[in-house]
Amino acid sequence: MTEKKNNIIQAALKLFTCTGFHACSTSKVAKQAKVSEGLIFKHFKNKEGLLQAILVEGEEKSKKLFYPILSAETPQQILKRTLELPFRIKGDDFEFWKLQYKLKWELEYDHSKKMQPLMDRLTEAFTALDYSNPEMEAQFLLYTLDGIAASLLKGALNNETELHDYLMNKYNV
Amino acid sequence: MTEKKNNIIQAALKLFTCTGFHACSTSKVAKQAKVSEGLIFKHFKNKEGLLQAILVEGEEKSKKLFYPILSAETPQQILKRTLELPFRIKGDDFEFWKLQYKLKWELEYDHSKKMQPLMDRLTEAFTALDYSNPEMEAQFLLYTLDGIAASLLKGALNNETELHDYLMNKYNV
DNA sequence: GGTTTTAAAGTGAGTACTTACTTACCTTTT
DNA sequence: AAAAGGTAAGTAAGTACTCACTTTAAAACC
Repeated sequence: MTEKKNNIIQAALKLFTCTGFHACSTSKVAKQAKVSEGLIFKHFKNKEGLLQAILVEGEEKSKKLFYPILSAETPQQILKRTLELPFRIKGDDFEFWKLQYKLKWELEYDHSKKMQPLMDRLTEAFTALDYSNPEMEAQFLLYTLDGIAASLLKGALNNETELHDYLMNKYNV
Repeated sequence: MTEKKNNIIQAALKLFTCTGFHACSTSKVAKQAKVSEGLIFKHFKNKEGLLQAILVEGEEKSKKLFYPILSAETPQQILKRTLELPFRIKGDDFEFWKLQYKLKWELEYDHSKKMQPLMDRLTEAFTALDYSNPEMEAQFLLYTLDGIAASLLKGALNNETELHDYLMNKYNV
């Protein structure tokens, strides 16, 4: 990975995130990255390829975020770490996850597959904790966290820690 | 409202919803509506104006959806009708609400103001029902419903009624 | 009631500009 | 010397929007 190639990815991540994929032209990405526009197409073939490169880079971030849950050893741990999920997004990752949510709507991306392992572990935890309907309980919690993450990424959440505490209290962890 | 003007609005609602605002050109809207492209600008001044016209038309749909909650007379009624919220979206309204969610991300629209009256009534209900933290409880529920609505509008929800029943059971209504 | 006036509805070809992408060419690294 | 990195100047198609013009239809006048 050359410096300029990386510049392109960072510039695109920033601009796609703040203006959207379709509303951001390759010429603007090139300008922001301080490279010639042609270089984008040399490295990524086309605009879609540039987006895919960003998404592939983000896979690691995805794994980094989910790993604590997938590797948890007790139901309490699974639950606790799941409740932390939206609040662990910060810094560089913030932009990436915001882009994910934008793409979900702009390009109708589906990441239910990505969430399935999480769903499974949560169901497992709720089963162990004797909840009467573990599957629904897991689905319900993931929707809630999705709503919270959406609000957080849009910058509309002003009581993060209070909400997190409330959640932990609600689920007794 | 002439027939052709209405055609434009309907075509734009459809196309903006399925392809997004920026990815859909005025020429495509004109073609879909079977009018000349110029007519769009005669009626709505510019593309943004056309979007606003759709949104203004949608205000009624917004009121129609929220009214049962705002006019509820008991805390149980408030709660019950709030839990119904995502499941009352259907038919023509479906497209409109999907557009709302798309715009929320594509153009960074904020509809927290629109939700405030709902938040207030929910808080009121949870207070009357002796929940220990009514404000947080209301915020929490709205995030959950937001997550559910998002999934529903993306067509990713395959157990609507089951989820609705589960919710009603959880909140004892 | 029929004729003229007026304003809105509607068209289609054009505008300047932007878009994603290509090509020919130069430079650096291996 | 070969391959990859990088650039500047293109290209054709598309973009939002305008302009000069015609059609429609209802109001205003005699």
